[in-house]
Amino acid sequence: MTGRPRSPVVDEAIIRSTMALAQQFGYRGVSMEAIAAHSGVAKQTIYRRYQSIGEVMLAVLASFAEEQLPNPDTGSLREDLYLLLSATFAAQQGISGELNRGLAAEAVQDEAFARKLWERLISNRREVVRAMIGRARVRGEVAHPDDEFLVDLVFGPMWYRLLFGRAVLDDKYARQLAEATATVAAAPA
Amino acid sequence: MTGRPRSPVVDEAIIRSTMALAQQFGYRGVSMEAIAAHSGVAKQTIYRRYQSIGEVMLAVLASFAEEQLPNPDTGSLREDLYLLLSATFAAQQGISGELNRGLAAEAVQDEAFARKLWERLISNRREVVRAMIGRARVRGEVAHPDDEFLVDLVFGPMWYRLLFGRAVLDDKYARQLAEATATVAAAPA
Amino acid sequence: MTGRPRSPVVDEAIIRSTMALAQQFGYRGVSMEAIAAHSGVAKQTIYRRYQSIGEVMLAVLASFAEEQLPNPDTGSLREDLYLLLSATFAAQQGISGELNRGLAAEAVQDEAFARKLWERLISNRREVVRAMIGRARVRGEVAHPDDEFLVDLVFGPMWYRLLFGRAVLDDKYARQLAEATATVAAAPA
Amino acid sequence: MTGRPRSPVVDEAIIRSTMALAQQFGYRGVSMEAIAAHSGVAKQTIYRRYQSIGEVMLAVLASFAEEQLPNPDTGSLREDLYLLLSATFAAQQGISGELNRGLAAEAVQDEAFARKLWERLISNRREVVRAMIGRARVRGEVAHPDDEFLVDLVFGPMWYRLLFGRAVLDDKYARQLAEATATVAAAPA
DNA sequence: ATATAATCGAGACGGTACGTCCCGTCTTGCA
DNA sequence: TGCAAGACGGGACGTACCGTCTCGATTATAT
Repeated sequence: MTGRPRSPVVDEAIIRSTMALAQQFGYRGVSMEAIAAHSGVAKQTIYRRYQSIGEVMLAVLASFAEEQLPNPDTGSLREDLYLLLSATFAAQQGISGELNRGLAAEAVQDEAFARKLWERLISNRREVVRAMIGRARVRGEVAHPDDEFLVDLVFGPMWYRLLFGRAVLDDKYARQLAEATATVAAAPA
Repeated sequence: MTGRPRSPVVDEAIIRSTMALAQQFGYRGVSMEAIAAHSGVAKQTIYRRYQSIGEVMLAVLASFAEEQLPNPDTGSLREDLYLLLSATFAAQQGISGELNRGLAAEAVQDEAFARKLWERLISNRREVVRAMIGRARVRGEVAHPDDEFLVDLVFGPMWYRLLFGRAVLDDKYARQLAEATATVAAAPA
Repeated sequence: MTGRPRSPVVDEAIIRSTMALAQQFGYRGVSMEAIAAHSGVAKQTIYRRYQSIGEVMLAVLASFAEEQLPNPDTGSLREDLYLLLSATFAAQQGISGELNRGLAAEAVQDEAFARKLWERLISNRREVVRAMIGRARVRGEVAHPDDEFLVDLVFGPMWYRLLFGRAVLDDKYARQLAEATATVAAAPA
Repeated sequence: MTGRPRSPVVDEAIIRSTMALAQQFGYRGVSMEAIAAHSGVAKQTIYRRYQSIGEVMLAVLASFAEEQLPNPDTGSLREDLYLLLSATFAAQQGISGELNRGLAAEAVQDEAFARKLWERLISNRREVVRAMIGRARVRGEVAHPDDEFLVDLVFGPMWYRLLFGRAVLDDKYARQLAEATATVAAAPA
């Protein structure tokens, strides 16, 4: 009834190869075929776990220490947001950024995958911000009634820049964005 | 050296077919092969005009009344932004939104195309907002020193939502965003 | 050393499923995978008994009443051959024919299997004819010196027709073939 | 309206590679994938001309000087048949035999292909024999009423032996078969 | 009764080939 | 030179079977 269990060795091989390929050849160089060839894992075996390269990349991102999202509580929304954004932006450098862009591409093409991405990655990040805002609201720092909107304000510009690869996600930008969001939060609707 | 001139009939056929395909099958159904088959135009002929499907989609968007971007000047930044965003969001419904998502996917995977997209579409939109802010600054409504950041604030959330197809781009959202941006603009750095 | 004995229930399940699949989907529908799925028997379990689908098909044919080969002795080679061929042809209708064609395909592609097929199926059939000829020779009906050749004459045309599915193997053909073989047998080299 | 014509260079490359592969690795070593890899021709390009490896092999056989079937007219059916069979058997040695076996395998699996094979290869060979018998009938050498049956008698044993790879197709066998067929032809039904 | 040992179902696994899709380039003949 | 038609090499897709493997659960005999 049980059958042979899936090998964790294989799991890891897939993840490692995907990372290596993304690093070497960028998101475009990551295909099922390439992962299979690079990892020595049969295509079928990959498809048994993931339905698309996007899902593989999700797994890769998830393997990054479970997204070591900081959740600072400094007593200031501005400061909390800055610390989160600063760390988040830093994580977007290198492969992680490459993978994030890949995920965006996948999401835009596939409704079902978009939902999965949202649930497994985006919503976690949003939850952290939502919590920050909640704490700030208790402290009386927040007058704006719509938390979801504020969260959009925090992450929207990041994806915008990630999308067009136009401008950097640096520390200064993190500070500006934290500042702006805190300002909007403080202002009454 | 001169030879036969390019047929405008062909130009139009390509645009029309691309629109039709995007509408029927989503932007995934838009491939060079599909456009050629649907329009009766030879692939070569399409390649003679455009380097990628992304460029075709750009052309289609451009053909929409030359991006009927409103550039209101109501004397209030909040109001100007609202009118612009409201119109922009409305335009994202239907094919136009589909095409925009296609462009995002293309850009995210192709640095060179991302630049092209920026120059031909994004920067125009940004210029409009920049002008609004400039006028508002003259009126004394703007204290924030960084125009580019403010523009990011205007468009970032839109692409964020477009990207994940999660939430709608409705009138309420336009108002919230205009409001928030005006608030940030008014606040000193 | 002894362990659990092989289950005859499983044996039968394999045979039944193979027959069912051959009947429904033709012999192309008979694969190890399909037999396993249809019968609920594990692939490994099938491989424990048979080395190839060909062998399974052989087993199925063997299970048909141990090849109810008639071995008539009417005192006339012509009549003996006719009765044998008539029965043999009749057996080629339905699944049995399908399986025979499958065996042919397998044999043609696999030297080793061809030998096995020969030993377990073909040589038996030939032996029967060889015996008929022997008896006829005693009676003085046979002048032709080469028994093997005569046997080829009996079975060659059958496989030829089976192979190309072109013409039927009916009673008239059995009579013609018996007649012809008897004639050749009677004639001196 | 015309499009680029199919390249005869490609045609030849496919044929040559198929022959080479059949020679080196036998019929089993001939796959679409292998032909494509060996010839440097894209799979799609092969599929554009042929629907299966079987059809490729038919083309290969056809390329062998259009089956240089001898059609001797010696004034004796026995002699005519012997000369034809002798040449035919000789042609079955080497690749040609390998390909013939491959064709048989394909035919047995695919009704449609079986018809194609019959029309393009088998029926030609039969026609030659039919003509011989016709001439012999005029000369009064033939009493047997069924030409088709006689033709089966000529080719059946050859395929039988080809099928099981059991016995050789040598000159002696050609003589025996010619002899036997002539005998049957001469005998009245 | 309790090892010992093979069987069995389930299903993972590396592999090979399948047939299809689209890419971007090319070669025709006609306009 | 433009253009429709369509061939071409290339690369990836997702699927089907192959034959082997590892599980846990049985089911016998041999202690």
